[in-house]
Amino acid sequence: MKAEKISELTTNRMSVYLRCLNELASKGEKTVSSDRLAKRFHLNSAQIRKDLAYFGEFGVRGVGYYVEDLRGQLTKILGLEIQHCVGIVGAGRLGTALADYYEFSQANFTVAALFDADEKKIGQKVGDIEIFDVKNFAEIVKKDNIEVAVIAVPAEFAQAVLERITEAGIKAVMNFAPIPLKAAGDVKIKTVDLTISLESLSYFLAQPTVSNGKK
Amino acid sequence: MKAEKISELTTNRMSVYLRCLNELASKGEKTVSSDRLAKRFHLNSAQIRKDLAYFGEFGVRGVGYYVEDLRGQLTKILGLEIQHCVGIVGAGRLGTALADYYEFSQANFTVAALFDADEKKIGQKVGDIEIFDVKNFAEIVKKDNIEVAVIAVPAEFAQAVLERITEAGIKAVMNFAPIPLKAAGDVKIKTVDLTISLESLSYFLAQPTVSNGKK
DNA sequence: TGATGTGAAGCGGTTCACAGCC
DNA sequence: GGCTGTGAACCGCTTCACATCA
Repeated sequence: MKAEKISELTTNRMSVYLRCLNELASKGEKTVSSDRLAKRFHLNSAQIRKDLAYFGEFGVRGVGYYVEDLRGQLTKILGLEIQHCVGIVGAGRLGTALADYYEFSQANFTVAALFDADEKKIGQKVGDIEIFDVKNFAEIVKKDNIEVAVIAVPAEFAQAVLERITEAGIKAVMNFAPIPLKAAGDVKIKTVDLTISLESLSYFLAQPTVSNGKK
Repeated sequence: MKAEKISELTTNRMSVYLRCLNELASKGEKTVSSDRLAKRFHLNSAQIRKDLAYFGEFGVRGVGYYVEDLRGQLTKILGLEIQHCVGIVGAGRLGTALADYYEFSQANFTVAALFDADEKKIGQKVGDIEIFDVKNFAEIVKKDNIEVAVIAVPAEFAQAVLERITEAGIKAVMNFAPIPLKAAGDVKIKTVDLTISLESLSYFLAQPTVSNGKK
C-alpha cells in the first residue's frame, strides 16, 4: 500500500477485476489466486497484484484472495456501494437510449433526469424519466442530488453545455460529443469518442496486410 | 516516412488531426504549422510532426502544412474516401440509437442493416433500416457488402455474436458489450466499455480530495 | 528566418523475478 | 510448497532539441 498517484489505467482495470470477481462469486468460488484470475480472463498476474497492492494488502500468501472479501473491497474503492444520480443532457436518440441503458443500473447509477433545449421534448417522458428544460439544469441538479452529467448533444453545443454543467457544481462528466472539451481542473471528464473508434476501424480496413494479428 | 509499426494511439490522433483540419478548412485557412495546430487544439507540436512523419513528408519547412492537401492525405490514410457499410447486431435501445447516429455518416459509414433474435422485432424498420433475423447475418453481409459489425447485445450473448460475425468474414468490429471478447488475430475489435467509464467516474467521486486537477 | 523531420532523452506503465510470508 | 507484494529491468510512447532545408 503506497500513497502514490494511481493511474487511470489502474482504476479502469479495478473495474474489470470487479467484474471478474462477480463472475467467480456467482459460480461459488471462494478463493482465487492472481495467476488463476489472469489465466481465466486473459490478464497479467503481476499486474493484478500490483494494481491491488496500491490499495491495500488484500491477499494471503500461499492462498490467494478471498473472492467475497476482495469483491467488497473493490466495490468500496470504486465507490459503488453508494447510489449515484445521473442527469443526461440531450434527449435525442443517444440520450434516450442511455436513459434506460442497463449498464447504468448495474453500476449503481440512476438516471434521474433528461435535459433538452427543444420545446417539443420538454415535459415528455422516457420510461419514468422526465425531460426538463436545460435552462433549469442547476435547479434540478440540486433538487435530485445529481452528481454525474452525461453530454449527449451535437459537438457544436457540447462546450456550452459543459460550462452550464460546471456552473451547477457537477464534478463528473461523461461526454459523447466528438470534440475535446476544456474543463476546470477539478472536473473529471470521460470522453467516449465513437468517431475516433470508427475511423480507427476504417484505417484498419484500409491496410493492405490484414493478415497477421499474431499472439 | 518509416516502415515501422504504427501504434493505435497514433492512428487515433490522426483522426483528431483530420477533425482539426476540417475546422480550419471551413474557416478558410490555407496553411498551418504544427505549432499553431498544437496551440489551437491543445496538442503537442512534436507529436503532430512525428505522427504525420510515419506516413510521409507532408510539410514544407519554413511554411507548415497545406490544409487542403493534408486533409486529403489524412482522409486517404484513414480510408475515409471509401464508403463503408455497417451491420448492427442488437436492435435494442442502443442499437437503434446507433442506427441513425449522426457520427456514422460523418465518418463515411452507412448503416445497412440491423439484426436481432427477437421475432417481434424482425421485419420492422428503424428509419430506412430494416431489422433482420440474426440467423441470416452471413447472407445479408454478402448481399449488402457489409464490412463492419457493431455488437450492441447484452454481455452474455456478445461472444456468440462475435463468433457468428467472424464466420461471416467480418474483420472490423465495434463492441459495446462490457466484456473482453476473444477474437481471431485478423479481426480488429474496438470495445467501448461504458461500465468502465462509469465506474471510473464513480471512483473519482469517491476520492476524498477532489481538489487539485492541476495544470 | 521559420518550420519540418528526427535522433536522443525522459517518463510512465508493464513485466520479470524473487524475497518474504502463510 | 504456493502465492503475495515489490524492487528492478524492460519497453513503448512522449517530449525535447536541433540539424536540415525551403
